[in-house]
Amino acid sequence: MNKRQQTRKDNQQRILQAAEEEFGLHGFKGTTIQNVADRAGLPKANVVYYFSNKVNLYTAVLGRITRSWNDVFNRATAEDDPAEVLDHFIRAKIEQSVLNPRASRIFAMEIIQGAPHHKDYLRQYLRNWVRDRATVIEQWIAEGRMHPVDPVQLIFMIWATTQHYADFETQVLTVMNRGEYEAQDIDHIGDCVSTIILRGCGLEPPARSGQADQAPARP
Amino acid sequence: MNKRQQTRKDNQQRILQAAEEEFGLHGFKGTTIQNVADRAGLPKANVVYYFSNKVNLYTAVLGRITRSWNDVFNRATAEDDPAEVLDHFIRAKIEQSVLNPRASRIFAMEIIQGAPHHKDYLRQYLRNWVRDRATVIEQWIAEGRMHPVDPVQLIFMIWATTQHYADFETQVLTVMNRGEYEAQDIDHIGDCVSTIILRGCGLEPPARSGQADQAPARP
DNA sequence: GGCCAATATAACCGCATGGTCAGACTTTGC
DNA sequence: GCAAAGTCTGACCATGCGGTTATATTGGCC
Repeated sequence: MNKRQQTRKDNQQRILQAAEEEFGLHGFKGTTIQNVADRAGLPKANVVYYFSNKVNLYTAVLGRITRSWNDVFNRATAEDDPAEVLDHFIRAKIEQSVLNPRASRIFAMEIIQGAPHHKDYLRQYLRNWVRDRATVIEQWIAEGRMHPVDPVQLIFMIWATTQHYADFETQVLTVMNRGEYEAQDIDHIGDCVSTIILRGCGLEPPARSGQADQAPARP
Repeated sequence: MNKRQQTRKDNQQRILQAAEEEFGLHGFKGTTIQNVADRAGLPKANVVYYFSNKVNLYTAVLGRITRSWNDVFNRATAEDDPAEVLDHFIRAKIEQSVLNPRASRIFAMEIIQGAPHHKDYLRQYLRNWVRDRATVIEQWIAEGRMHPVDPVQLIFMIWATTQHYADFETQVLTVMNRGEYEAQDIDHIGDCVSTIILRGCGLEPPARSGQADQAPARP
């Protein structure tokens, strides 16, 4: 590869990374190009050189985030076992939330504000994604493999509960009087959420190594 | 009452109302004192006269919001029926979310940012509230009236799912291809969420007038 | 009525911000 | 080697912001 193309790619990547951190920390309005530039170790004008303006940089960050989501549930078909699929989906999303809450928070702030820069994603991509996934769930229900529930609300519920641990991290940790999440938390939270939702859908939670229905994780 | 005291109270109230709307629309950083003043129909300097500065105004709004929350679950004791209590709590929160999403959104943005202006509320009030409510749930479990679940995570789950309809209103409506919530949505969503969570806790949902397990609300 | 405190508001200030620009420097293709 | 294209950056600008101040107006109270 060209040296030009190389540094171009490198710098853009560094800027995007820095921007994601800043936007995640301070939101769109609260983030300044200068902050991003400082974090990326570049002069401000250079950031503008690559991304023209703030909105453009922001939408680039937003796009990078949403492009890599919901993968887990994507491959599931009506032939798969609903309990397995949902359990796996829930746990994957919780792991994402705990390990990289920043991405979830940026997205959350965008939606709370009314998705001023990302409406197309909702209208075009996400709506169809939900409908598509809903048909799979409907098939499971039609075959009597799970209780009848509104599939769309079920998806909302899974999103809400799992992303809560990222978006409301401060509240969760403060209420639990913890400094930060630990590895075991991923399992414990996954157990709790998965158990309730699956049971709520009339599904038996798949067998797991440790059982953790009741005990809250206390280090 | 004094005419002075009266106008004072009136103006403060008008400013708070306007501020809540602006903060709900644009967040803390995105809201300007000028916007608030315009919406309240007062000159900017007058807003500053009453609230000294922007942070002060913001925390006043925040305080007004949180002070009026979680009432429903407050009065429940271990003697009550868990299914009734949880069902009622879930439905009340969903109704709040649908009817006044703004308050929820302001609070959500504050927490997502790490609660920079409202940490005390989390540490002092909310943590104890959760612990207190958790003991009630634990008693229900000890008496075998519901499945063993981590009470704290259950509370998080109820918060997350119910507030989702306020905070992510845009996403929910867009995915469902609706313009705005309608009265019947409150019931339908309430049915779905309550059913799954209660069943997930091993509880039988209390009898309701209409049954709406499956059918998605389509106008 | 007359004095004082409370209320109201226009004009102003300093500062940070998004974005521009001219020009220096570097790489590429020939 | 050299010109063209691409990259980099300090200096600059206009704007909008939070907050102050000086001054005018109003209402309470004797």
